[in-house]
Amino acid sequence: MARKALIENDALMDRLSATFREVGYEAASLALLSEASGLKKASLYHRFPGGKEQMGLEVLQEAGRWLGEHVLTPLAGEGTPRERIAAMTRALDSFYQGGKQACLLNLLSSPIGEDSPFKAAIRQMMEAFVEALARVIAETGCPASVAHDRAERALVLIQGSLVLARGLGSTAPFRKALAALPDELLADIGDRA
Amino acid sequence: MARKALIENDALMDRLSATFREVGYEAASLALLSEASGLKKASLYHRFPGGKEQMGLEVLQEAGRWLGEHVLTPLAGEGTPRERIAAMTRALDSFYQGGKQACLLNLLSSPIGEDSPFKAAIRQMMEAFVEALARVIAETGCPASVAHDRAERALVLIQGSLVLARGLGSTAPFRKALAALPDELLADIGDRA
DNA sequence: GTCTATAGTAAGATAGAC
DNA sequence: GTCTATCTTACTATAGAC
Repeated sequence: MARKALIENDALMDRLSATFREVGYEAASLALLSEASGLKKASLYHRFPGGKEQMGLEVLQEAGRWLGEHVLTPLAGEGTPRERIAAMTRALDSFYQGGKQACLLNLLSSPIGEDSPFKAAIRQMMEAFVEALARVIAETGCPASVAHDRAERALVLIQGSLVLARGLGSTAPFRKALAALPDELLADIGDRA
Repeated sequence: MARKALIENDALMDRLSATFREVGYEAASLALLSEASGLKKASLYHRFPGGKEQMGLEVLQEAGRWLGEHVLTPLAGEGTPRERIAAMTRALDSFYQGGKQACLLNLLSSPIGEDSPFKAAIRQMMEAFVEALARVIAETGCPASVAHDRAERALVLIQGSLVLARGLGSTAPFRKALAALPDELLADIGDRA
């Protein structure tokens, strides 16, 4: 490369992601994204020729990779279901900064029926999460449909608690929801877990 | 009045509310709000001198009144707890159009720590809902803290299921969450409910 | 109360120098 | 790869006729 990048790619994606998650996609103006990243608008366009939409997509893909590495893979890995689910809640706690940071899957989503550039990615990530979690729960011996419902419910609780955290101005709902997750997902299973 | 209004106030608020809930506050441009209401931009400013912010506030207040009349008051009214909670789910099903419409409390909310013009109203509505629901649950004999946690959990489930409905492009999560609410809120209470 | 017309600003996006 | 400067468009908001 001819000249050195002022900001490493990972750090850049982090800043952009944080901005989207703080103010939402529409409110994340290029001026704001520029300020957050330390790069001028033209520099952002050099890195993302597709503009803001490309930034949103890449940030989403980056989040997908993070989810895969820190949540989905551990869920499919070693240890008892309870251990793997505990690892998941630790990862999510860090990802959402204890409830202070919102979720891209909420802030980049679009109305039912209409299609946005992010729709497919959001849906994929939600489904992948539910599927991975359902597999762990199913290992404890409960029917696949029950496992799926519980996994979906976990995602509902995470997203909903983040909404309440924002609305109430307190991270308590998220922290409570996360703390209750393991017992809830593995309820009525006894020592099989 | 000198000239007749082209649209009744209730209908106007409905259209504005629907637009905010569909695309979010930031993406709801005056052009979009004008198209949705059938009023030109200047006419909207005549009705809302404070511009979009005033529209958002009044739409939120209107939603607060609806919540009071169709949810909070019935929750505090006649009938068994189970009957009142069933009435609540029916009202919410209609309010969110079976999961097709998002929630203002999510789409108008702002990051934790920062204050928006809507913050106080959103928080008040969330707290009022939780409190009213907690009172009903407490009637069945469970401790106040348990009742409060369950009520807050109900709001988490509603909000979270609406997020999933958007993300997955299906109203199923919302409908499932709503259908499961009564039994969930009144679990382990037996015939006291 | 609604409108057309327009001001003023901020948005997304590009061109071209270094 | 980053920048300054600029373009075009869309936005919020206002003025004033009817």
